[in-house]
Amino acid sequence: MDGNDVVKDASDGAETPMERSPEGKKASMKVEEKGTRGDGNQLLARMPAALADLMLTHLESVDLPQGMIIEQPDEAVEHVYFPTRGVISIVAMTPEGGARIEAGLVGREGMSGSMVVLGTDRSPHQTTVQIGGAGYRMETARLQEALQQDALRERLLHYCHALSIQTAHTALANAKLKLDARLARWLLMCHDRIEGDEVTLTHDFLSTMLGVRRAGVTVSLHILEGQGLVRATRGLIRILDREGLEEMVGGCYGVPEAEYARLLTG
Amino acid sequence: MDGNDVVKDASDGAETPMERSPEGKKASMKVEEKGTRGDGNQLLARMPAALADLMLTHLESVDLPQGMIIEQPDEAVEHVYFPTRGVISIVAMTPEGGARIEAGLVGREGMSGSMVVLGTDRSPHQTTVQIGGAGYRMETARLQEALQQDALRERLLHYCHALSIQTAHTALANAKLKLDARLARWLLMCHDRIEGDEVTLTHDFLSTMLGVRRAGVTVSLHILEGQGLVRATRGLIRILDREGLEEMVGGCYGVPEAEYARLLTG
DNA sequence: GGACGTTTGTGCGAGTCCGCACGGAACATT
DNA sequence: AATGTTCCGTGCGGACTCGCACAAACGTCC
Repeated sequence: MDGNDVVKDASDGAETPMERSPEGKKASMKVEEKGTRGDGNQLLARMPAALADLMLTHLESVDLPQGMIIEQPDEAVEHVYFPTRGVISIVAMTPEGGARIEAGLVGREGMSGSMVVLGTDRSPHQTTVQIGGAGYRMETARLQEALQQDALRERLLHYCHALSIQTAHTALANAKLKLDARLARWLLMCHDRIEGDEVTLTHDFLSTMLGVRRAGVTVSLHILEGQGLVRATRGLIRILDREGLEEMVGGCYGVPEAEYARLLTG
Repeated sequence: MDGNDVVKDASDGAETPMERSPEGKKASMKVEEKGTRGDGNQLLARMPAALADLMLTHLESVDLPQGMIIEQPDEAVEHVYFPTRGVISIVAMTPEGGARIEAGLVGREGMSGSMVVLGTDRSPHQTTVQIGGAGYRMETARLQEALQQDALRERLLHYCHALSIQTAHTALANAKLKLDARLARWLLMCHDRIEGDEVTLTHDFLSTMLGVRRAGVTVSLHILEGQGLVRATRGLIRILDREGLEEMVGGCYGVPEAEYARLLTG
């Protein structure tokens, strides 16, 4: 790999100030596309130069094809991934795999392998690439060494915190929201993590993430379409009206995003 | 407070080996009541003596009355709590508080204030005492200092990991289980954290935790009673058949408990 | 251009849970 | 003993989602 890429990523304009309107209005993680696309991983960006150097020694540029399995339940992870494009999905499941549900969504604002930051090399979750893209990866052992650096550890721990808030609000959404709203919430979270307004996923895939019937997703998408919030065609969903979606989700979107912004987009 | 209590707690037999039968069968966090009750907080116990000394300097014995609010959303926490009896509940909520749901359950196996371990002093969640008890508390700043100690930090980070798994599986349960089973799961998790087999809570309280109607809890409890799994009277639920409850929950109980055991009951 | 696999659209009966509402039972207070 | 409060049991119509099943649209590969 070319180390300079990383240096650039870590020092250049991966500025993605979370919009957070002053008076408690909904937060959005959506990257503002100012001129060029906001490239680079946001955890790696905004790091002290010394740290960036340390990291770049061990980072390796990789492709993240859709469907790739990044972590298997209860197996030691060999690498942690810092996406720059695409979306990764953390899936909680029963041991037999009978029930599965998405517990976390990770894009270029985050990383896979948070359990390494928390001091262990495995978890009962499965992690897969939901939307293909690319990023950097690092051997688990190298990260464990790098975590000796206080500044890095603090930043990644903050991310773990934000991720756990996200999971908690997924639990909240799963319990309290109708399917339409849950779908809207998922689309918003996904939209925050991609470039452009198009999500390339089938209803079937979505139904697994949300833990519902495929047909249910189809119907709910029609409802969103009926309100002019999205436009869905075969294997592709285009977000038309973010604010309309946020309104539909009510207070169940925005809290984890605001927490991320508070700690990691300072 | 009497420091010796802590030393004893940290060194005596708070041995609570998680039962985890070999061939992937369900794990249980239920403390084995060998002779005397297993007192003390399990995070504080099993610590190197030097660390226990460090901690005991700053720990203060406190009462945890039911209903006490330990943390408010987005407010700096002043103390973190290590229960020795009773159960604490971490509640995820919308900013306006319109929707609330339990995202984490903490007993003497854990602590409140996990966000401090993750490097921040506040979170958007609310934390309350669900079942009255007692424990120790420590000023946030003291914990922040103590976290410089690698051994302590590692142990508490492991706990944060286990807690996040618990939250993820709550999300799973909320999405996939019927009310009966969710109730059974909650009772199991609560049973793991109390002494004896009696939970003293009203249906109303339970309905908030599960995010459902109070009447729904009443009916579901009757179903559990009908199967001889519990016995409910005014304000009190007695667990009669743990294994029956586990069977009812299916694979949705046990994973977080096994992860806790793997990392913290070694 | 025909065959096949994937993806999406639609329908129907059944089960679950909700919101609302009321009656009764247990407990506390005076 | 009387009163008030909390807690529990029950009922009913409606909304939502499920499981199942089938048909249509689209894309791909020969």
